[in-house]
Amino acid sequence: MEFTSLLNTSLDLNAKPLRMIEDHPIPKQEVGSNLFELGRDLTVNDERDALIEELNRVTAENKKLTELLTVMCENCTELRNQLMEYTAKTSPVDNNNNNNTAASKKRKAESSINNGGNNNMDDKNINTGASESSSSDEDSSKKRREEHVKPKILRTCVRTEVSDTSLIVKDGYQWRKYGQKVTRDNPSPRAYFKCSFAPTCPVKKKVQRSIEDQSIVVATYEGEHNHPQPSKVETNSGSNKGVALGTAPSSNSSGPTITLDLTKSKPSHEDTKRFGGKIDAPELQHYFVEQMASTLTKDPNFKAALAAAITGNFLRQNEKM
DNA sequence: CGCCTTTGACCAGCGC
DNA sequence: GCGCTGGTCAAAGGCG
Repeated sequence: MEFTSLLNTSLDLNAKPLRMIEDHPIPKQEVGSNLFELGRDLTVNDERDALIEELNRVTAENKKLTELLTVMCENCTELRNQLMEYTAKTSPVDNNNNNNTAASKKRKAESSINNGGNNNMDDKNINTGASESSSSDEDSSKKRREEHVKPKILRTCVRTEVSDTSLIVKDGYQWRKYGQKVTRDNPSPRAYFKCSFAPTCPVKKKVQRSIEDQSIVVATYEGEHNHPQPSKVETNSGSNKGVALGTAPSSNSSGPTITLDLTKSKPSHEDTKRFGGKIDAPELQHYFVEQMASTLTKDPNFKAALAAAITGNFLRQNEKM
């Protein structure tokens, strides 16, 4: 995990201003001006005191920020563990559902995905399952085989600029676009991607703008990568101006459709349901705090912005002096 | 030259 | 059987 480097980044924030002080202890104009020497001793002392005071203040601030980041990292780790536990728990349930709906067709699965990842088993699915169980052995065994290799599905939401039509979601993996379609329920085209890092990698990705909010791109991952992530910390660059707020599919992803919509700050209905429908539930609030912490600690832009803000503060303070 | 994107064609599932 | 729809294929062209 990259948290150590993350912490190092923030811990170094004081180094630059200190070096600046060492490198330029006295402004150039003051050198060689004997007239100011006497009076300057006082001002230099004042400046030094002020600088020391400021340094102490900023050091304390930096310490606070470091502590905050440490807490965020811990929360991130905890969230990951919880996600792994959750997926591990739900995997057998999913398998049962797959058995029950062994005959559920491709299209059905897709429709359930489009319904926000609800795993509700409606009567229709049950009925089709029953009818298909009476089909020929060859067909049923074939379908059972297909169900066994049924890819695991993970949905993520990414906020991008509306003007950005690239539909590219940088998640650290390499993708090859193999198709694009305009679907009936959404005027925005849906792009189809395959993982191109490993030829045998079965993972596919569908990317489409949300019909409700054009600034949100929904990426649906199917399957598991059979190779390590080529670039763990890949920043959003080039044509992609979006900030990946969701989670990329990891090799640990498993179970039913998991939707992590981090583009919103308020809990969704689905999320509140997960915690017994109580929006005030401490578990739910803890869950969202962890999600936000995870998002921030994972976002290199956040780190850069934090460093820039603190550095900028130092520079402003120096200019005043 | 190899990789990628684009895009029209094709295939399969599903409803009527 | 037919039409609609989503998913995939593959040829063509662009780009580094």
